[in-house]
Amino acid sequence: MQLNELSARSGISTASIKYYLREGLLRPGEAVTATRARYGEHHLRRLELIQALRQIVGLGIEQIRTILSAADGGAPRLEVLATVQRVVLQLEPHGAEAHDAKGTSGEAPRGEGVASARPGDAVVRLRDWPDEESDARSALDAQLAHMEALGVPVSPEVLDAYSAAMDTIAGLDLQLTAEAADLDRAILTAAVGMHMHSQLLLKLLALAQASHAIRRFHGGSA
Amino acid sequence: MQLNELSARSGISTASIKYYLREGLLRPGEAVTATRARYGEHHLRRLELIQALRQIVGLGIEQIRTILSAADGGAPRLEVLATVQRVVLQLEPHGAEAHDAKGTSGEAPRGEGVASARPGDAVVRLRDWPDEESDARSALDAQLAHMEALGVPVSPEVLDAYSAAMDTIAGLDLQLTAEAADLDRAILTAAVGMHMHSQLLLKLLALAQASHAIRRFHGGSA
DNA sequence: GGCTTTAGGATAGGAGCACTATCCCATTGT
DNA sequence: ACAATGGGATAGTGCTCCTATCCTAAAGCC
Repeated sequence: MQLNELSARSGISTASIKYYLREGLLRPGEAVTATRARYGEHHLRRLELIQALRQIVGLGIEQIRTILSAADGGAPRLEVLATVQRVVLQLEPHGAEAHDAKGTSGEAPRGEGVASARPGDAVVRLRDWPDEESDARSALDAQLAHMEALGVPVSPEVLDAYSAAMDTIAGLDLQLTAEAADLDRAILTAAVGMHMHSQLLLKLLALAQASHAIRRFHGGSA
Repeated sequence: MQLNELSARSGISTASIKYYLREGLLRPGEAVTATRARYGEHHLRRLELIQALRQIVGLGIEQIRTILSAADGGAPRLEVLATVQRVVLQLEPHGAEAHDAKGTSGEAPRGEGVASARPGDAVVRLRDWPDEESDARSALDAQLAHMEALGVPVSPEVLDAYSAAMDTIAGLDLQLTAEAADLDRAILTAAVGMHMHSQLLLKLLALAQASHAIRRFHGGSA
């Protein structure tokens, strides 16, 4: 199919498709002649992926490009998925953290490269997760420290419950992404899945809060 | 203190403060004379709240206004916190959902106002939460249906684990927000807490996924 | 062979958002 | 009295994600 049809089938204007092309999110079609290019099903899937990443997960073009470059660069599946993690967790190396605000207090009670007494240690041991350094690991430590600093501490029990749930889900996710027919679909599953789970949590939290409030003041507002 | 000092102490430019004033996020100072107004500590706290809502939670001005109007409108604390929930969950009545994308399949296997067999029923019963209609409740049902439709289903066990954790946290939150000295701080705790928990989950999920991947392929990339 | 259609590159325009900068004037304090 | 200041009004900026217009050259079609 060519540009026009791709646009019609995807529901995305040719202008936007050209834009994605320019931005390197979508690979150029196979140039049949100098003025005609042919696109395939994978272009369609790619567009769906871009759309989902933008609209559902809320990523920016730059971030999407980071993921898709890895995917198109021939990186192994696991590495691409690691990139997805990094982006969704907003800890892209070159992106850096921009929002430090005025914090609440100093930095945090953890040293620099201190290997002992990291906030996440307990979970890792409890779940018997490999205790090796990773982006996710340091992100976890940072998050726990951050929450501590903001006055929203996390109890070991809660951390336990969270991590148990995550352990289960991670297994399923691995299976889902392994089953995914192509890399694009694996990315979609991974990114959308992560986002959806955190949204789900938010909704459950809200419901739990409402329930507690009702119980405590029985009859209050939702 | 007056504008200048408020700006200096909060680290926010007078221009921005004037902007917030105009947008109705910050209440006008007490007009000492026709050209001089006095601001108090609560203005400072309000600015911190606005800042946190913008930078940490990522809300827009409009959304912040929704919350703060409720707070300034003299609504009872619980109602204001319910508003916070609504906004953070992105289910502001008038905001509506804008992203339906092209979905994945039809709509969802749930009827319209069907009172039976809602996806969230199991959790509610399990946790013994009051089974009354609420924004959070319908948000949960919608989220579960949405995830189902997107091919990211949630198993009962996972839902169980999540809800158990949320039940615990909600209790703590209620306590924290009840303890909060003023409404602004309660809002901050509530909004930041919700956000932080969902971020924490994301990080734990990432770590769990990485761990599973490592275990399965032992020695792969993070 | 000529004429309309089309791809795709270049470039500019536009909408939304969160500010930011400028202007202005009345008051204020010295 | 006169420079300084607060605060209202208004316009502009920077960023992002598109969208619209123009253009050229090749293609297809008769």
